[in-house]
Amino acid sequence: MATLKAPRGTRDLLPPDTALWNHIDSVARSVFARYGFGEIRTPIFEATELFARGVGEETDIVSKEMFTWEDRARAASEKSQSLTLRPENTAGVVRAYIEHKLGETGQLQKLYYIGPQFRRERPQKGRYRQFFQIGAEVIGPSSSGSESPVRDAEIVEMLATFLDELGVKDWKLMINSVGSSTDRPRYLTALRDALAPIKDKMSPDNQRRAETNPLRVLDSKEEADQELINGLPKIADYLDASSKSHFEQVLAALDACGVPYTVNPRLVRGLDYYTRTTFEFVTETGLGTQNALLGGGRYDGLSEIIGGPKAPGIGFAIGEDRLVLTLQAQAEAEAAAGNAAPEKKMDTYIAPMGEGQNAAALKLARNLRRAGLTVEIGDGSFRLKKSFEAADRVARTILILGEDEVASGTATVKTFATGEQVKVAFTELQDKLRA
RNA sequence: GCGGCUAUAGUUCAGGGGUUAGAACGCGGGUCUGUGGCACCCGAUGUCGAGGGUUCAAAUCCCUCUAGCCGCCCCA
Repeated sequence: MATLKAPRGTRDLLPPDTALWNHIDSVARSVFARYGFGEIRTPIFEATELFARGVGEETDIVSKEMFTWEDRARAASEKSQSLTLRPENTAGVVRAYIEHKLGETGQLQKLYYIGPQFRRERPQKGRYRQFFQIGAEVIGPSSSGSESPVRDAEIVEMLATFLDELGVKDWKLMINSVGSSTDRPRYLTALRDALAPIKDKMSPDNQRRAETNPLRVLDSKEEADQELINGLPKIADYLDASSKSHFEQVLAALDACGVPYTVNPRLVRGLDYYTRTTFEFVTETGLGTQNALLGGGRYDGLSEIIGGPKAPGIGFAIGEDRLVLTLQAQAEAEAAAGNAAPEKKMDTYIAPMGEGQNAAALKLARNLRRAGLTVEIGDGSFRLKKSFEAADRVARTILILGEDEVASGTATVKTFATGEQVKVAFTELQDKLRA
């Protein structure tokens, strides 16, 4: 029988990699808390309809990438229901916002989430069928200030701080405004009109896009079409006064904070719900073509689309898998340059000399561990040479525990880096071993 | 979903129809009975991704499948 493997596009995360994941999570929680965000946990599956309406029936995500199944009725009185593994988390958060009437509090809601998302795509580096997103949403009634350009700038500035605290070195921020729900249709009409006479001169891909999703022509990488694309109408020229002023205020706030950005008039996003401010942080390190580390934007009409009250909002989703790849690639580059980060080792490794010392060793380990030290423990059957080798791999020091030591209540402690070896009373061990 | 490349030891990889499949690192043991890192010696690595076919003979050639990677599509 063939051995069982993790399904296509999924993977196991193992130590030591999981330490990096945990670090990213904890930096995110720490940064987000300082900006007043609280954690929300929504279900991993939702009614299919939520994504069809929220994300958009015509998007690739909904039309061909969802894991959907029919949950059968259990009784004649019950209906079966179409359920879907969440392909993103914003729709779920907005659904929860509506369901729990968070808008009735009148308060601005600042919510973040960390968790797996699912899309049935062809796997590639930085693209998995189960992938992890760290995201946040700011949402509330207009009276709570949810539409203010300050919110947009705050979110973007928070992301810059997050990436800086994590140590991501070469991120670039791309930002654009895709206009309000009234600007966008006007622009789309103009874009279609402009494409109609020239699209035959474009690549087959772009001819198809011109028909199905004209916005996507804008971020085409097709070299030969660039000149034609540059001549197309710009969304910026179709923003109404309020959208234009909103965007200008966002940029002014970023300028004031010193957050560097590039206005990219061709930045469009694939989810239908985005309005006005959209942004993307990209990096060249560690990612192939999937160079977007995170993306986000404003979604002023989403709540109403899925049956809720008016609740403008803005949010983002970080591709945690991609962040991990980027940080690992950065660490590798550092190591290659001779700047390897020092290994984090445990405080000590207890080497019992002879099986008679095993119980005493475990008792000593218990006390030290309860005092907050990181302690590994060997086995009395090991030869001392083996204990040293095992200890040197995982710990800064080795603590030798033989009959003499147990009898006298002292341990022999050797520090690998210096070669220093001393006898230490059990009672003084925790001070001696603390890094 | 489309096109291409790849799959051999724990890891990184070499090999290329012919007896028993290799290297390095790592791992176990020894030189060395309570003092490691270095050195030397010995040892085990394995359904050669899975299944089928061609052949006297397949890890090697062919087909199918599975998975990964690259590009496209799309996105985080």
